[in-house]
Amino acid sequence: MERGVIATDELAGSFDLQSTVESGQSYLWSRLDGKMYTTAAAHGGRAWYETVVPPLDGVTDERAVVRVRQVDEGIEWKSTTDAVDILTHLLRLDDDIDAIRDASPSEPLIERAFEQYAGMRLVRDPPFACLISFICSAQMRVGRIHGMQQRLAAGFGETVAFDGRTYHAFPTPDQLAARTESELRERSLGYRAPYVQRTAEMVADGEADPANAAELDYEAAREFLTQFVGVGDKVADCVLLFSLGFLEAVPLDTWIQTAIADYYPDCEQGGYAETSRAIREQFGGEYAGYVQTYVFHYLRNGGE
DNA sequence: TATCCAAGGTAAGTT
DNA sequence: AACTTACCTTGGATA
Repeated sequence: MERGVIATDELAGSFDLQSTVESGQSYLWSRLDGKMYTTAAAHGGRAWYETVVPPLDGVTDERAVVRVRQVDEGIEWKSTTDAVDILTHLLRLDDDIDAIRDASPSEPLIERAFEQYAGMRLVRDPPFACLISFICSAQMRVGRIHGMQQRLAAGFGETVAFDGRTYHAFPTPDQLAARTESELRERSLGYRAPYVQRTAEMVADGEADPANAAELDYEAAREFLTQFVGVGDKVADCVLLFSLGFLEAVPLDTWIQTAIADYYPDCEQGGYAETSRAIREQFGGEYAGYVQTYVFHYLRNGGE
């Protein structure tokens, strides 16, 4: 086992681990105390979280188990390998969130959201797992979306040993494509089961790779992702924002639709693409997705 | 205890 | 192209 600490003062801006991994951006992390989405982390936010990381271009060549918690000195980690680059990648520790906050519009709603959840960062999930997670998110609560991903991993993913326990990686496209619709329904995916199976098949067969969207311009990338089954504009925007680094993407989910109706009625333009452009402009353009994530989290937790 | 409802939407079928 | 409707599942609210 390797271990280490990423010192807080090495980061550009602050960091809030719980807000980052429990804000509905990623469904690939788990809390060791099993209380994901249910309570404030024990001991003032010092709960351990863990995930199994697939091979990532330029970051890691093999699967790794990573465990992290936030302590006063910074981000403490334990892993099967050196996890500094992995964590920097997955949790976007290289983002200068003070600069992003400064560049965002000075409006009461936005400022309150940044204030309330200071230190929350966007995530950078592995593309395939992110795509499947958000196909599963349709009409679903966060706790159950998370449960679906857990069951997919437990049932169909490779095992990895770490710290005396057996972990399961998120299934590869081949592994998911090989399952039947009913096997996926048994994991409580409901009507999303055939979407997941067919999308996995598309990736496994080499018909399309979600990671390739990264090379396109924003709106073309969104259009590209909608070729996958079960992926409309909203899910596509989530993958662009939470995996592929399109920080300008603003997923128009129910919470943001409500925010538009209540705070930015002029942005209501009818179609998804038009409304999306308007709210993206309203949220400052380049980092509009960061603003969206803060506002989403703020509103979902009862803020007005 | 039974019933109802909504949850970070999408695909397929109609105008 | 814009508008409707069906779709799995289940925890929590309501009767």
